Amino acid sequence: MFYRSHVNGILRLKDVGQKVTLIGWVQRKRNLGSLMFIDLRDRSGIVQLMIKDPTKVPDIKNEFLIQIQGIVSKKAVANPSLSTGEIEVEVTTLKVLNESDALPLIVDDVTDAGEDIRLQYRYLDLRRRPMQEILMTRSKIVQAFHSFFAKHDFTNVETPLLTLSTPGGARDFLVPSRLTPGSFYALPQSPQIYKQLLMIGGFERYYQIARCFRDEDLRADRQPDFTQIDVETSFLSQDEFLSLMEEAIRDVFKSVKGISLPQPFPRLSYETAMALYGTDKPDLRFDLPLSNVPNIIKVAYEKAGFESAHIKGLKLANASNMLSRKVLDEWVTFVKPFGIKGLVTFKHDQGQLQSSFLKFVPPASVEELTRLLNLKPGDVYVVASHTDMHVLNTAMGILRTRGAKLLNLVDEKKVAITWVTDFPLFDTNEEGQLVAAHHPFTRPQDDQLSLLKTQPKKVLAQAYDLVINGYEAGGGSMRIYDKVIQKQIFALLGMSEETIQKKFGWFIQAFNYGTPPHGGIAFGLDRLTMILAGTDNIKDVIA
RNA sequence: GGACCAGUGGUGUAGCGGUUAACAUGUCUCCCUGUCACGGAGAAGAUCGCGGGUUCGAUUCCCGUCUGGUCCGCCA
Repeated sequence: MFYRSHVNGILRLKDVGQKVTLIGWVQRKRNLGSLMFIDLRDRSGIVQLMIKDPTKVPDIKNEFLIQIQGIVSKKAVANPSLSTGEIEVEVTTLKVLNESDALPLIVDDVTDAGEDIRLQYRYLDLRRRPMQEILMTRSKIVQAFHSFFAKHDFTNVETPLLTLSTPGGARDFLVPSRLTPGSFYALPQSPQIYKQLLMIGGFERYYQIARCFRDEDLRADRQPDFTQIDVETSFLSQDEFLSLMEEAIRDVFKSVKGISLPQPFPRLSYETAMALYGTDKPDLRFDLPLSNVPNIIKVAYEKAGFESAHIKGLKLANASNMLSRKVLDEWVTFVKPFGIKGLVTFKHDQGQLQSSFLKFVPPASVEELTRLLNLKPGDVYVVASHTDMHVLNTAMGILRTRGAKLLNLVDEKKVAITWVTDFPLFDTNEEGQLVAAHHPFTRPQDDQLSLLKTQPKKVLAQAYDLVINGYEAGGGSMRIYDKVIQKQIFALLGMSEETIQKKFGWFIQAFNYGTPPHGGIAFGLDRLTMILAGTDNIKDVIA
């Protein structure tokens, strides 16, 4: 059967007079009595059909699949919102190929349905242009990565999905084994160990579009089943590797959306990121840094009997109109779960500093405080404190984001990209035991090896995250390839020789056979797609 | 594991002690020759998520429960 001569979206003025056969879904019909228009949609776009005598064609409803023959003709008045808007197709014959029931959602650029209905009828949701564009964007991203890796001599290798559980990290998804009842395969949280084995196996440059599984709760930007662009190389220093990966990301943004990213990407140390933005994945589309408070405030906190171990401030310029009592109450409620007892606010209003907290500040110091805070009329300074620096940072970091949204400081068109580097090698858990901040195979920075024995908490790692618009879009590290250092790390992590052998023995053994220096990264394909498609919901970028 | 929010015609919302349960959109019927979110007239369509309680009376208040969402924990 002959289905069509053209796709709908490519017809233009130059085609006027052509006889065409088209196929598509009825997006909308406008029946004017003895004249009817139909918007006919296929993947390529929409073209308007014109039917001179609607009584001569079968009954048509939305989302019917129809095939028509007709003549392309010029429209008297063009529709500029349509790429085919200068022409229409005058229908000579019309055939219904398949009917549709009444629809549970509007199939159009903007739909009326909520998320659960869209997911229940995903096939209808996917007919909508924004959804098609998102998945095409995702496909283009993957293609851009493939061509970058091909150009740079990477080998695409597939690693197992039914694997041995490796300790640490997220909860594993488990698959029962048929041949060994009572035993289970784990689905990989990432191909981490496999890609390191590939380096030991001499591949030098590996990548994979890798499906990963983590049995943890969802978030708006987190799905238990997700895709990583997984990369590992040998014989590259961290700087060499990062600049190669920058090139990949620049290629992707350029070829997918025509966006030029800076060269090189800015870098921010973990320490600076935490101090200025309270998070290791700051949204840098706006600045709005956190600040240390003047000592006068610290003294006043002590006087007021407030927690004063760690205090931070956030200056919101021109915010007094937006920061109503109600919004501030919301903020107070919001920081409560973090253990922050209240927010102290200072406003500059009617020529002077105003705050209910000023009663704890000696009158003689008010003027100095006013000068130190340097608030202009309308500015607001929000202060909070906590015993734990990290908790305070987290809460203030989130308030920073809220403040930026409230004050409309976020430029949605901007792409703010940065490497966050110099992560600590270790965290400390509740029992005071050192735990790997990234994973136990992360290489310490070369000049800090001696600190491992004396002050391990201070040791920085050759680890890095790629942060785009406040999303962790990728993360990785250089790996340890020296088995003496590896043993030292395991010991610091409190693992006995026996535990090491039991948990990683088969992997560690590979390090006895000429392991090359190596390291890698994994980019989150879903998050990259979210950023490039401009959505904040991960479900939008997954079919 | 915890907190919060939401479940009302097909869809999206309003109503929050007594309503003929409202509006928009969709659906159906009729009219319409230049629409492009076509327009006009009319109609149908809802045991207000489920169970219990309070009350003379519950969609509305309370308790429980289920479902969905957001966040905290968690995500080396």
